[in-house]
Amino acid sequence: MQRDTAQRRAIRDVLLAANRPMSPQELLEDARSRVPNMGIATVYRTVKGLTELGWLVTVELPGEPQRYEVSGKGHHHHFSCNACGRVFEIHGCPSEMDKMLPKGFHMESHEVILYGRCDDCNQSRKQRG
Amino acid sequence: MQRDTAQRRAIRDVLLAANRPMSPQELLEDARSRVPNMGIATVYRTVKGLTELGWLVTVELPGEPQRYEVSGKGHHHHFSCNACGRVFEIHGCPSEMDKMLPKGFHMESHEVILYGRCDDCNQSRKQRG
DNA sequence: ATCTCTGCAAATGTTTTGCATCAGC
DNA sequence: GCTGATGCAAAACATTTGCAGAGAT
Repeated sequence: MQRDTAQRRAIRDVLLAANRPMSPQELLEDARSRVPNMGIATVYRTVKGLTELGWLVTVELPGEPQRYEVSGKGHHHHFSCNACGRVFEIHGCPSEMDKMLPKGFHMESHEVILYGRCDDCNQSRKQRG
Repeated sequence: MQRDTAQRRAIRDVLLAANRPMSPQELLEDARSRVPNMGIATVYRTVKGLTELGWLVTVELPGEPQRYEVSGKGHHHHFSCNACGRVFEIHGCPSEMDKMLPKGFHMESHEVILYGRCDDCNQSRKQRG
């Protein structure tokens, strides 16, 4: 990750503009509006490199491809829209999770994912009636 | 899923004995002690069939292969051991998750996954000192 | 005996890698 | 011009499917 290429700039710009975790496929589609011939391999190589640099962190949701988001946002969780498939950041954290632990188990971290409909998808449902 | 074959019996028995969600690979390894030549395709076909019958439900954890567990256990979540990689059922549910929702978002379901060390792995750490 | 189920191997879909060429420095 | 980065295509890996033969009924 030494050179500042058009492809890398495109991927960084797309991620900063979207402000939500994106999959390699989503990234490729958006980045191609800036660098039309970009290959998927470049996306994978770039997000891997940016993750090793600490500029990105991976976001893994059950049963879905790995996503990437800009790092440095502190502890947070995600909301996955059942209608449009996009994933959003959410803040806050449920408490009392340690009460769920079986005896002898020790918790080191946790993951919370909420599913439902995002604001955009709720709006368009209302508009349609 | 009409015939009662040795392969299907093996897979059902392994799942009932383990009492935790298992991946196709785990299932194959355990089931081969009963049916040595079992193929991985049979495992995939069987868990798919048992899921359609409602006898199994899928358990998907971020970044990990799909697991299967015996159904009918009611609402619960999972604990993934960072040491041995096994996944366990946990009961109870954090509250106040709706407070994490951004404006306009509507929650339909949720997923909670705790990570840490299971009882077995904590015990063996203690024994070693 | 019939027809489903199985094991193998080939196909699929996703991510990774090899390599000749391109382009940032 | 040197050498890292890219695009393409092939490889790797997990899961699914096609098919001939095995086995449950």
